[in-house]
Amino acid sequence: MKATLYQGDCLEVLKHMPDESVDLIFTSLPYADRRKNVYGGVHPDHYVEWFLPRAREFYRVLKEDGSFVLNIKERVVEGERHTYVIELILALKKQGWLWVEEYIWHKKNCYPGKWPNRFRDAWERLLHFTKSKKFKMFQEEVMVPIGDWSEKRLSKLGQKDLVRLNSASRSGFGKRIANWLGKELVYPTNVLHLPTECTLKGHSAVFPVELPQWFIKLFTQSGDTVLDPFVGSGTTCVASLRLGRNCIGIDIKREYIDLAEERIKKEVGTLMQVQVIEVGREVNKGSSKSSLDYFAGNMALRS
Amino acid sequence: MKATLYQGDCLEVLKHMPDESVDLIFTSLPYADRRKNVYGGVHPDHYVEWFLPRAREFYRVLKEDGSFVLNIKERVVEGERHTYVIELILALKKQGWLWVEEYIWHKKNCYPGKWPNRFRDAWERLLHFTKSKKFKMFQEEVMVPIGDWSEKRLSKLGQKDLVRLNSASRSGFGKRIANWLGKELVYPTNVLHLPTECTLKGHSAVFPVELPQWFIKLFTQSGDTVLDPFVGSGTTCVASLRLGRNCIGIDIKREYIDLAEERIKKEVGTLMQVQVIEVGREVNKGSSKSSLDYFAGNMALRS
DNA sequence: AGCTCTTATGAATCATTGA
DNA sequence: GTCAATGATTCATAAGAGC
Repeated sequence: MKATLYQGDCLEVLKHMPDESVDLIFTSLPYADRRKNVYGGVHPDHYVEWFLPRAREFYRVLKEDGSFVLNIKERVVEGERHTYVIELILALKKQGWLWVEEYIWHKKNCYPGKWPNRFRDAWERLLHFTKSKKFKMFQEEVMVPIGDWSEKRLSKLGQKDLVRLNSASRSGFGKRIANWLGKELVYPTNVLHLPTECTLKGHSAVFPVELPQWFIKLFTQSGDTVLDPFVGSGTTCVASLRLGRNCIGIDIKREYIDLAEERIKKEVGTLMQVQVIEVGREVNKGSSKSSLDYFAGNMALRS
Repeated sequence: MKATLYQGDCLEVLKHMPDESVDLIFTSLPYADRRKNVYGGVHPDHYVEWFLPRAREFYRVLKEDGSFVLNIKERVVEGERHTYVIELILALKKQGWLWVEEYIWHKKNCYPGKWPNRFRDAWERLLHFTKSKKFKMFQEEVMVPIGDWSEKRLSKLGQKDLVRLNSASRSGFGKRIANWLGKELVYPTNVLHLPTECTLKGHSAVFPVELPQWFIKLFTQSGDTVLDPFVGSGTTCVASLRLGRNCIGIDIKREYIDLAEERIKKEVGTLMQVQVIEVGREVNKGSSKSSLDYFAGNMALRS
């Protein structure tokens, strides 16, 4: 198993990666923002044009039977849901992607708040794109244990029981796992119930590790390669390594690469290797020199 | 309270309804289908153009502070999710609608099934459109018991109590539970957990009465008027009447109007009145005569 | 170990204020 | 005016402390 981290804009970094070398791309897009100086701050109105050239690289490096899973949710802009996400779906289809499915991540502990015109937003999209109608999918790997007892309750009971069910099905370490032993396995649905990550000590991950874990189990096998082009704090890499998949993480921010490296090292212990390849900071600042030169010139193995 | 049913294409029927006379439009769109003999069978590729002129009438009859809630889910066509729903959102925005929010209906007991490339579809969209940024919303009406309390309480109750508690809550979306709790209520999120309705025969796309009920409580007051232009078996009307709202139901199929009428009469008993206004069947078959003539000529009070 | 209680926090929005 | 920053609002969860 190998984890490789690149610091740089994935648009540039990916150009040095061979065709059809990745089995799954899982990522959460940088947040669209109206302010320009924020990290990943791309104005919603320009989001699609910003993303498309990167998606083209994703398409190139993804294997023919691979999957691209995009975690995204549109912001509210001036009282309305912005349309950049659904415009993105249409644009990606024009680029050749197949929009196979839209999974829902139900965020059990969503951000609180009260507004006169809407409730708390408790869900995000997980858009599933592929290059081909025949893609790899290992449905048995994410089956959920369920028995007569729970089946009856599922159809009748409310939110609290859904919570309990899914905490049991998360990574197999739910408190009530004893209840599921010996029960029959059933396939899940396209709705995932997971809490958001709220760690006390910094290191705020955007999504819980169970989220990429679920899709990695579903769309890859042991030894496959997972790519996260906006790797952030490295949650996708952690999930990959736990499941015995190689992973490649890219992020434009040096501090995130450092953070991801730290988390990965803590995760894998001594058995696996972690490589960090740095790309000169000039690339990020939009130097006049071609980024290719910087990539070649400033690559350095750190660990 | 008054319930009025019209038989005819809502495009024609609505032309005889005054401007800004409706507080809420709640409907579940006829299923897009490639087969033409199915009810509401509009080909996905022509769905938007079919819907837009009707949506224009919706806009006209809706009050300035009213809401339009559309229950819809795109079909799978040739292995992909079709894009007609997201294209519809963009088209409605061009028509002047504000896309305020997208609620999710999580179908707890969705239909079983297995496909090689996807799981069971357990969710549908509830698209919320308005004419103005300042629309009516009565958030207190749909508050739910606080989670922590409920969790603790439920764990202390026995199995039988759980079932009884829940079946009692189905008629009022947790309101009865709320009464038992007495105090601590919180605002819900934009994810609704409801089972699908399995009892009704002969109607393909059925939603539970709790679904329109929730939005009727949220966006209207007692005495307001609710419109369902594709009323089907009349679930929206039943919900409206239970909550003391007037309702107008339209459907192109005579058998559905009959079914809705039957359900409504059973629901309201003797206190309220039900009117069924028939529009000549020729309208539905695309007669060369103008539908206006038929409407005027064939209107008949049935009960 | 278990169990209860307390507390920090999270890819949020809207209204208001200030430049 | 337009744009940016600040304050008010709000709740499920996990970690940590105490017993």
